Amino acid sequence: MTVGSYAHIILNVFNTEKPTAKAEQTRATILNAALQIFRSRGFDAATMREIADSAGMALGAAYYYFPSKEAIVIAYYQQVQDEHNRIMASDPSAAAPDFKDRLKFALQSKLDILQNDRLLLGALFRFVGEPSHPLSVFGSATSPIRQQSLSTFDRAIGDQKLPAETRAALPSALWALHLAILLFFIYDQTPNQQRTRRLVEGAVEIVSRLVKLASNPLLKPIRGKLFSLIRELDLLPAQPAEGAAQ
Amino acid sequence: MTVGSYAHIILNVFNTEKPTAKAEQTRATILNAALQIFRSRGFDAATMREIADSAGMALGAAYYYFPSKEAIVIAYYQQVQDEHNRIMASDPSAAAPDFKDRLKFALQSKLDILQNDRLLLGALFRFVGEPSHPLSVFGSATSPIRQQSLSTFDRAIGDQKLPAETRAALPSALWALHLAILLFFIYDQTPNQQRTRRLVEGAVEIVSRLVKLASNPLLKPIRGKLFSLIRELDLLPAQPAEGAAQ
DNA sequence: GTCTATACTGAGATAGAC
DNA sequence: GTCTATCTCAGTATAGAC
Repeated sequence: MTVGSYAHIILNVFNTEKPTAKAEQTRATILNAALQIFRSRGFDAATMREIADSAGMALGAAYYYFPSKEAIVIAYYQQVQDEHNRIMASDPSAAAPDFKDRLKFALQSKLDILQNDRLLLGALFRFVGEPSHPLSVFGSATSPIRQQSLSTFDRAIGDQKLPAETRAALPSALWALHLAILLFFIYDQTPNQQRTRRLVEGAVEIVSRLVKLASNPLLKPIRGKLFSLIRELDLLPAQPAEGAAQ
Repeated sequence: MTVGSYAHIILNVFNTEKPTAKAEQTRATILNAALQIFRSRGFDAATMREIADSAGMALGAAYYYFPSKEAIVIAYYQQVQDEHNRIMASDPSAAAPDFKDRLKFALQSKLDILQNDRLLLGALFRFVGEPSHPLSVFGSATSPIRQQSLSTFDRAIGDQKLPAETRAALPSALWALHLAILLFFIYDQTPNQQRTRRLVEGAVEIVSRLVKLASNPLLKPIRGKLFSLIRELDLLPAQPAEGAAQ
């Protein structure tokens, strides 16, 4: 794909026409066929021709619904995020008084969903270094998924008593943390990715302790500096950022 | 490129034959021709044929020296790292008593080098989600550059008085921080990337304060947890990790 | 070991007919 | 919405010159 050829992707993404039921069905067929091939032979080895064949249609049809192979992975990740929202909505630990438990559940359940699709996740990061690409994790096409994820973390924090500034900054910070954990997850070769599971335990512990320390006077100078930094990064909801620094 | 076809890249990377002067020259010619095209029309729009043409040789010659277009960017980044090492070796602030100043200089000088090639950096992150790809920032082919960068940060820390554990963990932590800053840099649209410059100021301030607080008893429980986490991540030099979690 | 010349394959993506 | 035909380009292959 050449630079500057993103117009069709953007058009597709912002196309707000209500799709027909049949179109939805076709789209789902292609997505499912693609996932089956991705899972059996990996993302790179899968070709759009195979995917179209396996879905019982011509190559052009596949491209009518998905502007690129990576776009299929984004659609998959949207499903994952929907699933995560469903799980979090019925979270048995949601009633748990401890923020730590809720955060741990949020992170672990996300890993559970992705456990068998770690290799697919790699494609998600393919455009992370390209600000103008819609499919960047910070890009326009992934914005709805990002927002969904942010509010999921926001709900996990709940009405935990926190200084207002900390409370405001936390969802974005947790979203960034969760991205880093996903990257680690991809690289984790230990059986069942136990190391990533331990990473989650440790990270949750540290986050929870840091948050509790947040109001300690000793940390006041650092806290002030940190929040002015976070404000600078545009990570606060007040100014929703499209990219990390757009 | 299909999965599992990395053998030639690995062979190329680990080829320790001393190249002739002529070969070095040819390699440099191709690299320079490529950089000129990358800079004028961007990475994606550049084709290997153009690069070879512009370097005044056949396509095969370009592929003889660089297994892929991305490999050329890695070679460029190796140059950048060499340049950074040179600058750091003659760092006027090296004699500065304050670790904070040395760290700031290290980060700002890296940005200076890359100031006009931000878009090129995107290609560096293209394989970040693919553990088995040699050209991943955590991959085998980029390992020498990683090591160079680590020791550059190590020297910037110098003989700053620090708890042994903190001292051991710091270079890797700074390397990770510097990667994050580069990513932010790529997305930064402010004039002269002023926002990234401020980010560096803020980050250096926080790192320096945290490091000073490291021995404070209040933070003892967090510190212990943090270091066991870092050990878990294999980020300590004792067990040099190829990937983030290999 | 360093390169030229040329042909070929595979696959992502597009155009335009229907 | 869907299909067929086509384009482009990364990458490979091969044979040979020096």
